[in-house]
Amino acid sequence: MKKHIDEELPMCEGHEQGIADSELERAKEALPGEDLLYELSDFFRIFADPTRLKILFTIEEPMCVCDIARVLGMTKSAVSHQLKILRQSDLVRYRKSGKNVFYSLSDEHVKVIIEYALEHIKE
Amino acid sequence: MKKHIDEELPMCEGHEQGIADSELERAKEALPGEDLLYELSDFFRIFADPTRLKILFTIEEPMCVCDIARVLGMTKSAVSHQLKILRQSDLVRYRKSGKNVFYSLSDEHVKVIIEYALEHIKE
DNA sequence: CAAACAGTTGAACAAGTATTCAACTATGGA
DNA sequence: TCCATAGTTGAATACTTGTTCAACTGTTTG
Repeated sequence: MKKHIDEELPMCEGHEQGIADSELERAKEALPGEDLLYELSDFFRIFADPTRLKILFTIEEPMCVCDIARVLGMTKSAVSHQLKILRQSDLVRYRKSGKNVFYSLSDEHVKVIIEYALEHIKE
Repeated sequence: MKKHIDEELPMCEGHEQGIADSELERAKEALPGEDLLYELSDFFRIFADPTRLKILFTIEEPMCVCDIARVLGMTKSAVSHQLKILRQSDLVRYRKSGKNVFYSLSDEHVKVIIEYALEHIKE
């Protein structure tokens, strides 16, 4: 997604216009650290896919993979791949029961953040 | 990103295991509409990029493109491309002043949602 | 044990996307 | 007017990513 080039500084060194160097430095230091910014964008990226959102809405009631796939009209494989991503982000829990694996939301935090975004969209 | 295939239903039609058809149908109808789900994922995708997040943090104080680029250590072109996306999502305002274009946040909503996500990450 | 089903996984493919580069517009100063 | 700077834009490129397909594990039932 990115081309990470850690050499090479940008243009605009003359800056006849714009703010002073001191203010610029202050703005630079006010930014969250690089690691946190990547965590943050990774977090949002989880929700940036309709299938994962559908899954999250669906498993407000705990449900097995096969049923999630039926509700969504998708293959078990596709659903399982997305569940893996949700698992790795700790957004879902799972519980094995015989042949089935039941998935559910990790906590209420997830619902809240989605509800909030929904409000923003509806405005 | 997606392969939209609107034909072809998934497997699992036998469903010896799993929930009943009636419950399945209910779960299907409880899902938000397709359009809303796409709006929602599009909304989250805006925040799913470190550069755009940096820009949003930076322009809590209104700032021109050139200075944003200097703060971020990126080219004006790269920044301008991302600003276009933020503009199209109505997340930023801009004001022309001579040769410069000053960008700022559209509203507090943006800050709140990012802060909320930050809290979730820090836990 | 064998068959059937639930679920996972890796490779391949198609589609999406962030940055770079070059060309362009427009504004202000000499 | 001429030139430097601010900013935008489209094409090209490299990288990311969601779904499919096929193969696999593990569990239950006959």
